[in-house]
Amino acid sequence: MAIDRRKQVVEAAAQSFSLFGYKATTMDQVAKLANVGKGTIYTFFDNKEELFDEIMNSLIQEMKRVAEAEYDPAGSFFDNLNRVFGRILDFREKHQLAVKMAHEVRDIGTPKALEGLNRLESAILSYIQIKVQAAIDKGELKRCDPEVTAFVMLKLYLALASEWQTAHEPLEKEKITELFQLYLLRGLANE
Amino acid sequence: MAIDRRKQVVEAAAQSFSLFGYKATTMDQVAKLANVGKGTIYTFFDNKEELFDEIMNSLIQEMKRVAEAEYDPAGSFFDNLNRVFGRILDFREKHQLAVKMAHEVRDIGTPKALEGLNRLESAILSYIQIKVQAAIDKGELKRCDPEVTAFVMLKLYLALASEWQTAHEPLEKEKITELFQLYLLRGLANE
DNA sequence: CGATTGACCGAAAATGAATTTTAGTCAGTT
DNA sequence: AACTGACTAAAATTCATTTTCGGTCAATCG
Repeated sequence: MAIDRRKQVVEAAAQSFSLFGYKATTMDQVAKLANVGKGTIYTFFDNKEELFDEIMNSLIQEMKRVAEAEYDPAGSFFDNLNRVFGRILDFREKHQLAVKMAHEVRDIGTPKALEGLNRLESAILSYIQIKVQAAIDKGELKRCDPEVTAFVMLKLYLALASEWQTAHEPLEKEKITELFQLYLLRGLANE
Repeated sequence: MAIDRRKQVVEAAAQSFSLFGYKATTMDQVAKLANVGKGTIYTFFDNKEELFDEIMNSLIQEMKRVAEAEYDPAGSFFDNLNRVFGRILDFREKHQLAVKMAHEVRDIGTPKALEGLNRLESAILSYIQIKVQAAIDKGELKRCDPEVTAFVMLKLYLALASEWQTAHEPLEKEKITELFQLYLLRGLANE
């Protein structure tokens, strides 16, 4: 059987982007890692950006699968939301590529790495938005703009799960779930 | 009457920091603007950082006064919160120094400018925290950690009032008030 | 004599020319 | 026809030189 050079290239590139980031990954390096002439890469991808986009897309797809696996159509919206959010955050923290991109943006502000993370965030947002819409239709949630609501949910989750840590002890996962429930679901007003 | 050289220095510095930012403000420039020898500045302030800190402190004080002026002890927590938040955001947007610091952090990441903005945010947070505690004591709000709650309120407000704009049409002030009320006060759950 | 000044200093930053690295090409090899 | 890697133009990096800037202090002023 003929060896699949495209796959070799994609795997080598994924490894290198995860390990060294966007900027520090060179096409020569990818070619060497993939045991392939550099020209071969350019028969599959027009340029470095397209190669990176393909790899970002797989990451997003994988994340969707991970989230979807956690989703229980019979369960309540907030149960699902909490489990799926937990999964997504774990995933983001664990997945080398996502971690590396975040560091690269913070440290040297590579525009392409920023764009990649934005694509990731957009994908998460539209995923949540669909689930919010479904919950509204089922009558589990009050009527509201699903886009703004998804946005607020993500921001709140990120605020509690990551921004809070920059100046305080991290909140435990159960604590986050509880706060999320209090603030967004039940509301703060007495009576 | 003897001219108040300290005041001259502080005013010149405030103007220069607001106009050019922290990094681009030189002590020679401040001296010239203040019509004062450079050495004179150093009789009042040990170094550039302390001069900047004094000016940041005035900004924070001024902001507190502005907020407090809007606060009505007889009114409800959320009415006050919305009015005060509106004021604070207006203030932040309008006040040249705050605007310039934010740009400087974004564009060149001047550490001292970042620290200044963080001080501003801390001041806002502790202000809100006090009001939250008061509202809990009055029974207007459910029991909750006032620190986390203040943090969540600020993040939610910033998300709606500024982050949303980066990818969408800005939300009108009344819309923001309404969303804030829906998400945090009443909650999203149906029954 | 105390308040004020600006020439001066070392450290840090800006500059830019020389050097190296890198994305992308294409003539040649398999 | 598929693949390669030496090659090129452009971009990034290096580094020696110059400039700028925060801070000092002996001289000056009122």
